[in-house]
Amino acid sequence: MTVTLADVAARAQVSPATVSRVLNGNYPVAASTRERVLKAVDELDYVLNGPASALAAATSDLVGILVNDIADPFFGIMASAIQAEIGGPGGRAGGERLAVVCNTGGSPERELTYLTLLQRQRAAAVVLTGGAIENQPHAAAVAAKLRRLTEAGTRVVLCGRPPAPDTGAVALTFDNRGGGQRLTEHLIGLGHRRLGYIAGPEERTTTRHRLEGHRAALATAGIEEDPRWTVHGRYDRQAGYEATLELLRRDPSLTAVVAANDSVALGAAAALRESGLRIPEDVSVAGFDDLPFSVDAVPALTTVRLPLGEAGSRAGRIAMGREEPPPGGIATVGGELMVRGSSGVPRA
Amino acid sequence: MTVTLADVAARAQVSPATVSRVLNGNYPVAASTRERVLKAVDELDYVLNGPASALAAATSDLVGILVNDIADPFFGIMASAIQAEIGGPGGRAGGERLAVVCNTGGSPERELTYLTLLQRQRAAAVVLTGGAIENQPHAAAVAAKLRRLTEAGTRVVLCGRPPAPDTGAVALTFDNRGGGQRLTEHLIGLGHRRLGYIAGPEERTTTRHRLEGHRAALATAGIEEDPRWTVHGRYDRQAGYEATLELLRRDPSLTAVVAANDSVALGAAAALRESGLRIPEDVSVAGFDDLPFSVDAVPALTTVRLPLGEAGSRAGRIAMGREEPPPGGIATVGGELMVRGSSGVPRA
DNA sequence: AGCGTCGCAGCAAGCGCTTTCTACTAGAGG
DNA sequence: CCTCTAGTAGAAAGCGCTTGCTGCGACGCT
Repeated sequence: MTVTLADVAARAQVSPATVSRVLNGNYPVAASTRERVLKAVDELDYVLNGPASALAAATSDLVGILVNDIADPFFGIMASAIQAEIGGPGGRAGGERLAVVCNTGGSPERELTYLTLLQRQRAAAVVLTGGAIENQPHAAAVAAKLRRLTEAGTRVVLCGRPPAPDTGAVALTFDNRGGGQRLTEHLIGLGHRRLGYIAGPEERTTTRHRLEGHRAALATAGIEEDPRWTVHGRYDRQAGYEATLELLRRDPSLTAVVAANDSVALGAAAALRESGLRIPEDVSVAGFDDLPFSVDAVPALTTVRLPLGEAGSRAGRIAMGREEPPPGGIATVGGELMVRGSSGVPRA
Repeated sequence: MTVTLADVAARAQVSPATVSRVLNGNYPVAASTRERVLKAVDELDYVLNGPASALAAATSDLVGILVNDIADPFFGIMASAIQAEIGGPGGRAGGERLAVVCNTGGSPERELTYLTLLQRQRAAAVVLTGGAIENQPHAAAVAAKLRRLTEAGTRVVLCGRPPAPDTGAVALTFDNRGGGQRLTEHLIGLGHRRLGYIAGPEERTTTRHRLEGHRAALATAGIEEDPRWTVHGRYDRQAGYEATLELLRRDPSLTAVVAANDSVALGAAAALRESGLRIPEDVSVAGFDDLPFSVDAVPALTTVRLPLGEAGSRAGRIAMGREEPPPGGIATVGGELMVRGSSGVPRA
């Protein structure tokens, strides 16, 4: 039915071993023989059986990329950069690897299951992107899995995620805390004293770190935070919209709203606008990440730019063993404050 | 070194065959035996060897999703919906499939290579999203690949892509032509007579169909199109920005700019704004797709909503064999005109 | 009591490929 | 002229799993 190596061998009048060697190109084969084999491959439309070769060679060319939400450009941009480095097709010649992105949807179980699936496929490398979940049993389970993976020779890289000690995983962590702090400092510098904060889901490290940065800035400035000023929600536009209405209800005197990320900020801006408030004259708005659309918001969004693409590329290279991991296996990637039109001096 | 089925069998005092059957659950095994096996699996931390079982069973649980640009929410939303249906982990119980998304970056070669890679992995199904490339040799090569895949039992679904006749692939096609036509009809209805059009890359079917719809509307209204009114570019914000400046240079009297998609429209809006033109008082702007951020543009974007999520879900179900393919293997999915603030009556 | 059945477990034959080891052919060197 | 050594090709042993078929008690039926 399907064409196998043996068929090609028969047609080229060589042994299966030789065909395999021509295809893998890691053993000397006379040029004339090679030609003959390649011709047969072509004529028969032969396609290597992946599982079979993975089994025999005890390695596979799969590289997994885990993302929390594939519909969110934050992850899309990183995944794109990672994949570009992995090669996949189109990367550098030779080792054609199948870079696949797996969407966990933010669910701990799916994250774990995907890791098992990748382990099952004997993936060559795995890159986990985005914040981790701070749930003790789950975190431990993930750590155990990662350890098992690295022990089995799978390279594991965390991109934009906190380090996982003793797992052998390399971490490229975003400085969410520092970025959050600088952002709020900027707002405080403009004169704001009553700042609402729309945080992400409680259990994510990203949420916590950004919020900690925000609070550190408040503390440094001697501003006492009102618990009513913080609302948690998902990392999307809708959540930002609702949270902002809630903040306004709780304290209409707020002069600034800091959002967990740009999508949330967009929702916040919409809510403010509909409430008849001008940005930034009445209320300043700030986001985080600096996604491509943020500069197109009106007014353009003040935010913290995270080098998503660069971090992804680096993570990809490390996963492929083409770049040395940072010393200690941990590197922190900083964010850059982007001051734009959505933040201004508060009304007197 | 690594734990194998045989190790588990030894520990559970049964034959490897029995372990396999417990794990696959498709053959009667006495409850007590099953328990014993499961216990052994757990104690040894056994993980099935994917390649080996794929080889032996001659099937795999991989499902490939091809996208043009993973960083673009247009594809992210579809991929997310598809993946949710595929199951992957977290889907309905049972057949845990590894849904993987492959980013072609719009490159024909990568598209082909990914298809080969998936073929090599003996993927259970493949879903191709987004417009196809209208390049004769390439299109033929893709068609041949698809035919080969369907013949090998891989289910192939095209989502938001034109049908591929005689390949056995099921197609869920977006009505780009009709949507484009209704959109332009709307603008003409408002009184516009000089409309700029920012098209996508020339060689994509999506580009051509949307443009055809636009032209059909013009023709119906008896408006003769000026060749200067059309500019081609990529499907991103930057392209929209640049194309708009070019359009303005060519004909400053345009009263509307129709963009190939929402991202392009955002760039267009930015360019208009920077050129001192008000939207929609001076120039109306329209997009296509209705991505989540479009409603947050200021003014909100008039566009054509494509049911990305619904189409993706359906494609996913068909790929999994959980829904009947449409009669003839072809279905057209319509778009809905969303009239919002960015389009208005032209200045007198 | 004898026989057909049924339920469950094991045997063993691969699945299609990689890779070690062996074999052979030429030149090169002595 | 013979031995050595490159350089190439082949034979064959698996890689770890699935599955058709066989085997064997236990049960129910006549």
